[in-house]
Amino acid sequence: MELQSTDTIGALERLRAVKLRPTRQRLALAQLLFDTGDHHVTAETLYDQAQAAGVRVSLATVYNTLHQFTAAGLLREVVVNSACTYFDTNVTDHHHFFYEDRGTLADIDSADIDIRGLPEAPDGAKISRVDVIIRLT
Amino acid sequence: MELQSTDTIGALERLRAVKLRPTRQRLALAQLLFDTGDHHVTAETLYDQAQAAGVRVSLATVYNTLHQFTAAGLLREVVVNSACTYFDTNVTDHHHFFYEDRGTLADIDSADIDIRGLPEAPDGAKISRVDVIIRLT
DNA sequence: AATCAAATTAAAACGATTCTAAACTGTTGA
DNA sequence: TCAACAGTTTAGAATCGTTTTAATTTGATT
Repeated sequence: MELQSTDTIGALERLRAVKLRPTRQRLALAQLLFDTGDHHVTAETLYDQAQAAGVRVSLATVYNTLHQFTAAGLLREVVVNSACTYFDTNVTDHHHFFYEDRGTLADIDSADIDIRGLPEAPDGAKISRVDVIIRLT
Repeated sequence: MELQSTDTIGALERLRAVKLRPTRQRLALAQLLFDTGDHHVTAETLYDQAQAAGVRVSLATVYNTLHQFTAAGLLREVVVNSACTYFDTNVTDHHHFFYEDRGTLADIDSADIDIRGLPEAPDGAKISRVDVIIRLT
């Protein structure tokens, strides 16, 4: 058994764990993000979900919260086009399909892609992440 | 010997080959892009290079031209962040290092990365491209 | 309950990019 | 050669996702 599982902790515990004050807005957004299985959102889609769920929150707060959650390691940013920023509730090591026409993402487990002969980071640089994006049409 | 090598053709021939009218602006931008070895530009950096070279061209035309060249297969778009769009004069199959702090790119030859077990495209989808981005800090 | 830092917000600002519509320029055919 | 026209360029306005501002509200602490 692990010391602590993150699978079942609620929004409140999650916010406490990363030392973010559990405000009404953060709690509601955390529930929308983490109580529904892994998925991908943009600021706009999460804002719309919140509206639909009757949560009173501004778009600015959605942006703030997404960035705070990302900085805290609860979310991961996925860059697939310059039109908008995607956030992924799956923060494990994995890759992505990107459906270019629909603008949606699907996860690819890291174990399902075998990358060999990854070049060394040049000079003093350090690899912060390897992103594989398979673009689909 | 090949029927036609693209290594040494000039800007004029290049534009003719893709049926773009060889205007003063397109010729100048094509020279800046293709007469200097493979490299990466943004609309802003190319515009600045043009200014520095004494070429009179507007930023709007730089944007138009970059997109026309991309549609014609002379350039390839590289998505690494949402801040701005990069264009690559190397249109062969390859991948990228991205120096996050400097905002610069470096090519990685396709042969230098060995990807195995690439997942099939789901349902009716078709893979249009596989992008590997190694982020460096 | 009073206090105060932290959080939220509407609205303005921002920056990259795209659009508009007027002026200009290659190309074509007489 | 040059008139004519479609294609191109351009300044400036518009757009859109995102960030900032500054005032208000809220959560935690006493």
